[in-house]
Amino acid sequence: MTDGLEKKKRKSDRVNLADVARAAGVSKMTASRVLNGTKGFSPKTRERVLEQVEKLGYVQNRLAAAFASQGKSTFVGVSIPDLGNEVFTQVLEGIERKLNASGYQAVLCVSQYDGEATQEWLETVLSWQPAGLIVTGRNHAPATRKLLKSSAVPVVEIWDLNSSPLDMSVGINQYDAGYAMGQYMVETGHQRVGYIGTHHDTAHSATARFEGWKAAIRTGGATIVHTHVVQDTPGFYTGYYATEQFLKSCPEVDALFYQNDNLAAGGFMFATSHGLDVPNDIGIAGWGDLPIGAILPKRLTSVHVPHLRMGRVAAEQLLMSLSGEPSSDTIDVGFKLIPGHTLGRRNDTQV
Amino acid sequence: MTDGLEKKKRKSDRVNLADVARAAGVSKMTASRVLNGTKGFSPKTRERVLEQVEKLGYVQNRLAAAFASQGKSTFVGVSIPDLGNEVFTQVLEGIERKLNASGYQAVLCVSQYDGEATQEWLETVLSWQPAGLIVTGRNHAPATRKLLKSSAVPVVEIWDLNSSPLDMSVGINQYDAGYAMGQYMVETGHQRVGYIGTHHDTAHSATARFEGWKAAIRTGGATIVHTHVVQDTPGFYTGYYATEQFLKSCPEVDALFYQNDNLAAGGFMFATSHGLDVPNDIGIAGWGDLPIGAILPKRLTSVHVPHLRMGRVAAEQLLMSLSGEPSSDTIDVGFKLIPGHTLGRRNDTQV
DNA sequence: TTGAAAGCGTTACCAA
DNA sequence: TTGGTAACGCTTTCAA
Repeated sequence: MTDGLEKKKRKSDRVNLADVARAAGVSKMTASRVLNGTKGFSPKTRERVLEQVEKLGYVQNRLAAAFASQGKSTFVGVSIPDLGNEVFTQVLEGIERKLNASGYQAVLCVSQYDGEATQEWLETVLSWQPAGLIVTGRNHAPATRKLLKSSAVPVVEIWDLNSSPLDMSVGINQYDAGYAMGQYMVETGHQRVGYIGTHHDTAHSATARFEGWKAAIRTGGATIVHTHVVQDTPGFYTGYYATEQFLKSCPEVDALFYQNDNLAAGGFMFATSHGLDVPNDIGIAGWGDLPIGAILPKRLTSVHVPHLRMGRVAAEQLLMSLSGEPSSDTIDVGFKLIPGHTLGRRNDTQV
Repeated sequence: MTDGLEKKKRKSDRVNLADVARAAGVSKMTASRVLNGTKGFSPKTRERVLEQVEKLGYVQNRLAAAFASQGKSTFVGVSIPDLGNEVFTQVLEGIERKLNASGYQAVLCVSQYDGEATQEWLETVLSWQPAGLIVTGRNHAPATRKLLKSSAVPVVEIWDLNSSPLDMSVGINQYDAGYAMGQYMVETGHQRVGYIGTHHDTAHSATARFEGWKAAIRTGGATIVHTHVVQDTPGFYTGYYATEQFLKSCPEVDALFYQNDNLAAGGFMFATSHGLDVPNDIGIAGWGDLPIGAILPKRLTSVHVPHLRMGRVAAEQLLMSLSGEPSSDTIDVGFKLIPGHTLGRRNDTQV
């Protein structure tokens, strides 16, 4: 019984597999099999090994285990743009729940829309041999795209559905969803509409949605009187003051479409606190069906996007891919227009 | 030049250090030194190596590196209770920014207040040799406490300041903060006050705050007419319907203290949409100085807690501890009462 | 400044 | 059902 079990001076004084094996009078391999539940040991052997594990307080070194088995870690890199934006925290929650329930851990990157920071994070995470990656958006910097493509791990792109994804894509068709809202605004008789969003929005993930909306407005024969994009976070107060600015320069607008419900709520509060009636004086439409919509005096017109589900499905697809099950390239989780009461039917067309 | 660089069939087809070294015509060690910035190579050598790294698209296997050097990973386990609660996402954002900027990565656990799930996550994360841990709260399950104590890595407990922390603690004195709000409610003449929160609240991290508030109310001679704790998330609509329920059973209440601003905003919207004047008919006080406070018709009475800063400081303390710098055991990031306009001064005491 | 050899703790592989 | 041996990709160590 050599097996390299002879006692040597070790640098680490942590109990290792060899210690356990020696104490149990078996080889390292046998001990390893017992610990991993792999077949190939007698009940008596098993008992002896486990006894020593308990006695010596052995804890597996997964760094070594993963390394030896050419394996991956149980880490999944998850990149989202912003934690201050409810839609992304909802997606993240969906992802995290599923991963944790399956023994995987989310390694977070909050990109703040900074491509360079994302790239750095990605390089580091990849160097730790993650089990997979979930990234927000489909527009990656060239270097990032290259890295994602050449990585040997499954990658799920979320948010805007990518019909030809790097690997897998889970999301909704943002263009169609934007189009649906644009169409609804035209159908309800609005002629002079406007858009309020933040710079992150138009520059990134919501571009397609915005384009879809514009196309619908144009097709419907209405006019986009102004597009107001501010350099700020897409939160309540931003919607408040952006609406003030918008109405100052374009008081003729009859309906506003906001990047999300929180901005829209800010707009709603500005309008009502300044003597405007919603929707008779001005229509307001949001996006995302966020919690705030439930407590406004009138149900907010919006588009429901199943963010939590999007995250969960993304994680599920990743896990399926890891376990070798066939997984779809793209999954559309769908959206649903919520008519609400902040975008009234107008018959008073501009004669 | 053997150095084990002879081409062999490898299981993995990933480019490794030996490939780079061979291509650059140097030994693995020289390549390793260049990549790690360790002294001991000529500029020319450095250039040749880096050229090949670029050309071959080499990505270091840090699993192997950490393993070989008996080292730790760059992962920091971060545990928070809930992503649907803005206060925690703000803290998380502070943590994440600081960690990422310093080359560390946050490994997320959203505990949902589930001690068992947290324990499992902790065991897994620890087996991956993390650089450190940041956990929310100071009340841990016995097994968790034991694991945290026996782990060889630095641990920061955040949220409620722990005067005798496991290792380090960053937060505010929740009792004092709750007391301050209670005192303010009494000072402004309220006599029949109530509390609205969620079960997570009173059972966990906010217990001390709640206790402090109660003590101040009692000391001030006012009456707590009712404490309404619902089984729901601390969001807008929860505040809305919980207020409805509260007022139905206790219409005599003259001021309500909510677990957070989002609940308070829901309460505000319920009250105003049902003919009540805030603060003359009923006073409303929230917690956290959350974004919603900025767009309500009246500035919400609240307590500002520097959540983002709390997260940043927690990460900073951890990093300092890692680099061997002396770091404080406990850091109080402080709070500030925001008087606002939803809790008016009352002189109409109950005759 | 450079390189060869010896591990690090575990699992894969094959032989008994 | 077992065990020995050879990796895994890197760093440490020591020699040149």
